[in-house]
Amino acid sequence: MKIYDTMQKKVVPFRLNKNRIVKMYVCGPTVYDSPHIGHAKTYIFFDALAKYLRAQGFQVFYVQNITDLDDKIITKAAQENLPTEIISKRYLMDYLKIMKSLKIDSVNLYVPATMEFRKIISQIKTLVRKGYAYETDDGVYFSVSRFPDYGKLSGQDLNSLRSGSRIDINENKRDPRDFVIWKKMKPGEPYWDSPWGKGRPGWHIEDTAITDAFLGKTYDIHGGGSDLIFPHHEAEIAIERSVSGRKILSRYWIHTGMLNIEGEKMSKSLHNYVTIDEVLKDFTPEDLRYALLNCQFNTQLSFSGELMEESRKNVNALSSIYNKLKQKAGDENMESDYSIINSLDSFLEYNIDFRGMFSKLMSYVSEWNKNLDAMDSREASLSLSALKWVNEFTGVIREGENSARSDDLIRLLLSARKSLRTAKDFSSSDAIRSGLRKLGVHIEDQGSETIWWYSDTEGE
RNA sequence: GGAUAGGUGGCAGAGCGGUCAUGCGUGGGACUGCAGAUCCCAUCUAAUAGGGUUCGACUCCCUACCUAUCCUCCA
Repeated sequence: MKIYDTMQKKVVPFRLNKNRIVKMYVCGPTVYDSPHIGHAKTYIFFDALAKYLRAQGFQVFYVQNITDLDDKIITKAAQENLPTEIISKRYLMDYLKIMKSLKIDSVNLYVPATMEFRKIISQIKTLVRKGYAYETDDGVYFSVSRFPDYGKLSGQDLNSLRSGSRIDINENKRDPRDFVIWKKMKPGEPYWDSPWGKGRPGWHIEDTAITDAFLGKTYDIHGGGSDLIFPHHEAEIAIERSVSGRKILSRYWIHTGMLNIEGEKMSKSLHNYVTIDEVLKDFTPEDLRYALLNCQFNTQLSFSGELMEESRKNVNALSSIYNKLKQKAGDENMESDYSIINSLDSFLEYNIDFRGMFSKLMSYVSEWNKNLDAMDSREASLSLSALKWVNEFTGVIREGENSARSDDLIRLLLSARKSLRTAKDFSSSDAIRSGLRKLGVHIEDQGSETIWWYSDTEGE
């Protein structure tokens, strides 16, 4: 497998240790507001990546942080006149609920930054002791000049950063490039006690404390949106390598391209965002997963209504053939068709190209539709195995299965409907169809057979 | 100004130095009680501009122009 590594700025072979354990870390959200579909793009990709690696036989330990103390949370809390913990807890619950609704369930551990508070303090202490950080009137700063590799990940030149006029002039900093790792409390702000008085940690050191605690001083994959490359990931490298004394923090740096809308990055500050909840009112999680995976992960993707409509069609086509094949396969023992799976996998082997894989998959779907009538149960089962393989990590197929009891009820209704259709009582049979559709059950007549699946959204 | 990606048919978006991407859209047909889905045919004779290399370039090289992201909190 090969993958684009931001540090080396090219597609490189993905090599891992012999025991096939992958330690993976992805920067999670700051919990001060509901996530939008730009966030979804990143988290769905890493969900699919973790599941794909697991399907390939790797043991993936996937950790994500939650930034639950931060200026934005403080601002929000002040606006609502509530304690910061109430705000962060509310949006943490919101975030977890939404992740679940998007079928993102590959993360082994979500770690709120406040949980690793002791580690944060001990890291700052170490940095100060080793001379990498210094205390001022308003906080503790990391001294960038002490870390020559600063700028390597983002391709920034240290000197051009120094003269950068866009960096805030802060009298307390010895060097404008230095970044804060401990902020001393201002009146009215939440605080923790520390050797440097009351205050709170800076953003960058929250992550290094968590990775150090759960993944060690060197791990395999560090991921996040491309907007985190500078300064966040750059700062993480500077902090952790200064603490550990090692040459490498993460073996691979994987960054997802931004989601654009009308030619610009979707973001809170530009007020051009669409929340995940809003999209899920009109589309299924599968539709959104397909839409956001159907691109090169490290390039930008434009969001639009057409994109969602196109995805819905493709998800429908996949779900339709999936359920048709399933019906045809019956109880046939599942063997895997490796010729198909390998041809699909070849797209993932080179830079996890889900889009390329989908385009190949759609060609197979067309083939299967053509040959469906002539297929026997074994052939159907083989084709089905490829779809199951894809769905294992992409999660883009709507399956016609839920609890056994409701499945049985639906089958009962469909057999009644079949009798009505045979008797040409179409008004009654159509009433059953539209009634089921309102309950989120999609049905299609295939000659004398009827296939069905749960569509999640209510019928129009 | 610097860094990183790009500029392909109505849209999204691949690969490849000379042969169908794929999907959506559009037009027509088949099938169907109707929906839906599916299949067939067609549509689009695509490549930011200007040079160069070549028997031949969308694909390689150079130049110009343009777009987005980052250089400030941000997935």
